[in-house]
Amino acid sequence: MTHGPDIEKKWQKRWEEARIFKATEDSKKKKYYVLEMYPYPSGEGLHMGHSFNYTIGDVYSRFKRMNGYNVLYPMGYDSFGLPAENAAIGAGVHPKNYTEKAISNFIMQQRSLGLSYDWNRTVSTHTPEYYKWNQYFFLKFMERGLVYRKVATVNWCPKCDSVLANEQVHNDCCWRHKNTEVEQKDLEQYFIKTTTYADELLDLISGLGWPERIKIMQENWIGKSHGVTLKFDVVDESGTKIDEIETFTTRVDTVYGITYMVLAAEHPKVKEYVEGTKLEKEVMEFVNEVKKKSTIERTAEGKEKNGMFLGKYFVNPFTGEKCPLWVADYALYDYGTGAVMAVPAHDQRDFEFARKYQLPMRVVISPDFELNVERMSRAFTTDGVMTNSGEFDGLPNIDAIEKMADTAKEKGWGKGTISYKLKDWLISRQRYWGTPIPIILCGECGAVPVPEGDLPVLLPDEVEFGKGNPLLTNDDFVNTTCPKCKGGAKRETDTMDTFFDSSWYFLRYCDSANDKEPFDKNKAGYWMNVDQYIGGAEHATMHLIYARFFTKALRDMGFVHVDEPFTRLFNQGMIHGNDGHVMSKSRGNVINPTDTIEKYSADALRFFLVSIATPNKDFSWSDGALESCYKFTQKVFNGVGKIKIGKSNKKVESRLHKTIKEVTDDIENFGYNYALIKLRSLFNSFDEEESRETIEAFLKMLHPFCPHMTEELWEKLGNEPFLSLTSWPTFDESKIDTKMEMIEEFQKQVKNDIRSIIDLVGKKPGKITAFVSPDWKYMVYNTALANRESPDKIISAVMQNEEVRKRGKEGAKYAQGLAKNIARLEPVLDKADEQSSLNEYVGALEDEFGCNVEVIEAEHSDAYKARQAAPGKPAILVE
RNA sequence: GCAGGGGUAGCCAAGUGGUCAAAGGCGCUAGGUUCAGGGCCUAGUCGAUUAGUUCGUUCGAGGGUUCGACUCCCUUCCCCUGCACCA
Repeated sequence: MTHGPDIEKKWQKRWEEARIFKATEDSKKKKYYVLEMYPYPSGEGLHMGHSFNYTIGDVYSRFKRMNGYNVLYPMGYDSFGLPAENAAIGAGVHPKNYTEKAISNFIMQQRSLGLSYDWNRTVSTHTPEYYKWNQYFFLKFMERGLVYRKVATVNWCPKCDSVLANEQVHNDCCWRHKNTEVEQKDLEQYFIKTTTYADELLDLISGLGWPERIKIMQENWIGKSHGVTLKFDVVDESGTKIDEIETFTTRVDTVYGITYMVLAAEHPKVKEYVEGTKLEKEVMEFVNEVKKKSTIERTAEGKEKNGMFLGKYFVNPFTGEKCPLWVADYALYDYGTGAVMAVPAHDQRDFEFARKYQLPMRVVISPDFELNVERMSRAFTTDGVMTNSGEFDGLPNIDAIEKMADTAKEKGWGKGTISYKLKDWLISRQRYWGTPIPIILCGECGAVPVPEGDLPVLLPDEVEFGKGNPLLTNDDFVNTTCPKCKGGAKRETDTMDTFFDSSWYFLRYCDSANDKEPFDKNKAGYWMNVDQYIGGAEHATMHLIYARFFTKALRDMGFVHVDEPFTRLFNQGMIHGNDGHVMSKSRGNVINPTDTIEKYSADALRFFLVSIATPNKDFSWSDGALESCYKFTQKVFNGVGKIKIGKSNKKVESRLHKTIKEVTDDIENFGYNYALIKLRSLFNSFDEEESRETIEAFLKMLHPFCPHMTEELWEKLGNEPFLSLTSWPTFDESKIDTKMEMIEEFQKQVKNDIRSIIDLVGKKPGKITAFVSPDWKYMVYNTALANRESPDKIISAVMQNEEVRKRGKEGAKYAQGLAKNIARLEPVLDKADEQSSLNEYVGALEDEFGCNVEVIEAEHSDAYKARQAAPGKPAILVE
C-alpha cells in the first residue's frame, strides 16, 4: 500500500467538512496567531517558495494547536496589482477574471498541500468588501492630517499615454515600446505621512523578535541622522544680501572647509536665482536635463557629477567668506534641505565635483601626516585634528562637532536637526487594478473627500485597456458631482499602491466578514498581535515598515491597542534549483509543487522541504533527497500497521521520551530538520512489538509534518478522528534512561569491534571471547575523569591506590595514556553494568556471528589478550 | 562603496571553545536478502597503519589568543542578499 494524493484528498475533505480548523474567539483559551505573508495570486500558480513558506507555517500552527493554543491561521490574497493589468493588455483578459481564476487555482493548490487554514476568514483585496476599508482608512488618515497632496514625478510613456511603474522601465525606455524613451512627468499625487512615526518606528525595532538582519535593514531604511541645519545669507556679485538658504549637515566640524554650495535641480530657489539673468536659459536647460533622467540613472553611485554656477553667492557665517552657489545633479532634493554645503577636502562627492569644475579646496581636518591640497587623490573623510578653523584649531574633530553646533546655535546661525532617509509614502498609482482613491476633484472646492457613507467607490468593470489610464475611459465613473457644492466634478482616477492593502490585512483576518466596520475592536483585541509572522526577506523594508506604520496610526485612532503588528518574524530561506541557482522561471530550473504532490504526496513534499536544512537557510532542490523523504514516509505508512500492539521495551520507551523532549524544543525553535532526523531515528528503532502509547506519540510528533498519512494511520489504529485535534505528547523525564542508552551504545560498539576484527582476520570465527576490564582500571579511569581539569595530577592521584601501585609500570602506563587523551574521555558504565549488558547480549552476538561467545573477567584469565581490556572497551579474542 | 549573511568531507547540509574525523540525507563500496532489474536490511566511506589500535592531515587562505578552535580575534580571497551619490 502506498500513501498518496488519494488518501490526502480524503483527509482534506474530512477536515473541511468537520470544520476543525475554524478559529473562534475564546477568552478562556490562550490564543496564538500564526501568519504567512499572503501571496499575490499570479496566473503562474503556486511556486515552490510558496509551498515552503506555507509548510513552515502549517507545521507551526498544527504544533501550537496540539499544544492547547487557540490558533488563528488564516490565508488571503493580495489580488490587486500590475500583473493582472498587464494580462489585460497582453492577453485581453479582464483583470478581474484573471485574478479570480488565479485565486481559485491558488486555493486548490494550497488545499492539496494540506494546510490547516481557517478558510472562513479568507480575504481578497480586490473585492469591494475589502477595499472599501482601504478607502475608509484613507479618509481617516486624511482627518488626522496624515495624507497630503503634492506634485511628484512619475515615469511616463508617451506611446502608452500612461504612467509606468519602475519595473516597466527598461534602459530608460518603455517595456512595451522599446524605442520610446520614458519621460518624467509631474503629477499631483497623494502621500501618507509615514515620517510622523519615524522615531517610533525606529525605537521599537529593538524590542522585536525579528531576525537581526531585518532589523538592521529597517534601521538603515529609516536612516536617522543627527546634524545641524545652518542658515546662510545669499548675496549677489556685489555682496548685497538677497536671500537666505538652509543646508543640513552631519559634519559641522568641516564648515571652515566650505568652498561652494550645491542645490538640487528640483530646488525652487534655482529657478528664482537665475530668473532674468543671462544664465537662465543654460541653467534651466541643465535642470530639465537632470529631471528627465530616471532616478536610477541619477542616483547610481560612481556616476560623473554635473553642475552649473548660478551666478549667486553665499556667506559662510563662521568665516565671513563669500562662496559660489551651484546647482548639481548629485544633490538630492528630498533629503535634508535639498542644499549641500560642499567641503571638497573632506567629502568624496564634493571632492570629485570640485576637481571637475576646478573649485577650490581647503583642508580643515588634519590626519597625523601632511595633507597637500594639490596632491590629494581623494577626500580625507576620517577623523583627525581641526586646522584652519579659527578658534577650534587643535581640537579633535569629534569634539569639535558638538562645540561648533553650540556656537552655531548661540549665534543664531543654525540649529540641531534630525534627518531621516525614510520618506513619506507616495501611494498614488496611475493604474486601473487597485483601490480607487476616494477623492472628488472639484473646480470650485479642490480635492474633496468622498463622504464616508458613499463608500465604497467601486472600481468599474467597463473600461478600455491599452489607452492610457483605463479609468479615464469610463465616463460614468469619472463624472460626478462635488459633495460640497453639488456642482459638476471629476473623480480621482489614481488608485492606491497595493502595499496599502497589505498594511492591515492581518487585522481584517480577525473579523473578515464584518460589513459595518473594518474589524471588530474586541476581536482584533483578542487576536492581535500576530505572534508569529513567516515570510521571505524581500519584504524587509517596504511591507514591514508600512504595516508597522499602519498599526501605530490605527492605534492612535483607537482601532487597535497594540504598538506593533508582528511580535516574531521568521524568514525562510530561498530555494535553489538543481543547478544551484535560485529557482526561477527565467533560469528554467523550476519544480512545480503540484506536480511533486501528484507524483509523490504532499506529506513527502512537506517532509522534504523542511528536513533538508534549517528552514531559515537557503537550500538546493535535490531529487535524491526528495526521494529519500518519500521512501521514509512510505516506510512509516506501511510499517506502523505491521507493528504488533503490546508493550514497548524500556529502551524504546527511553528513546521515545527523549525524542518527545527534544522534538518539542526543536519545533518550537523552527529546527524542523533536527526534529525530523530524530523522528526518523526513533521510528527506525522500533521493534516488532510496541505499545500503543509509543506508536501514537510518534504519529503525533510526525503529524505537523505529514498530516494526512498520520491521520490515516491514526484511524487505522482504531482511533476516532481527528489526530489533528489531539494533544501533543508529553515526556516523562524519569523514563529517559541515559544508562540504558549507554548500554545500547556500548553493545553496538562491541559488535562493531568484533566485526572489524573478523574482517581484519578474514576467516570465519570459531569462538569469540570478551574480557571485561579488571577493577583497578575502572578506578584509574574514574580518577582520571574526576581530574579532567588538571591532567598533570592524574598520575599522582592514581598512584595513591595500592591496587594500582601493585601493578607497577602497567598501572602508571595506563594512567599516562588516559591523561594524554583526557579531552576525549567520556563517562563509562561501571563494571557490573558492563558485564551484565555483555552477558545479556551474548545471544544476539552468537546469532550474528554464528559461533560461541563467552564473557570472562580479565582478572580470571591468563590470556595475553585479556590485558588489553579497558573500561568501556572489553578485550576481544577471536579464534 | 556601505550593511548583512556565507565558504565544512564526492554532493546537499548540521555543528559556535573540549564529548568532532565532524549529525542527517544523497552518492559510492561491501555483505545479506527465495531481491529480478534505480526494493529492503546491515556495515563502511580523509590518509596511513593495525586483530578492534594508533598516528597524521582536515572544516576558503594566512596569522593570533588558548592547555585546547570548525567554533574567539586580526588580515586576506571568493560567493550571495539588501541599500545604492542621504550631505
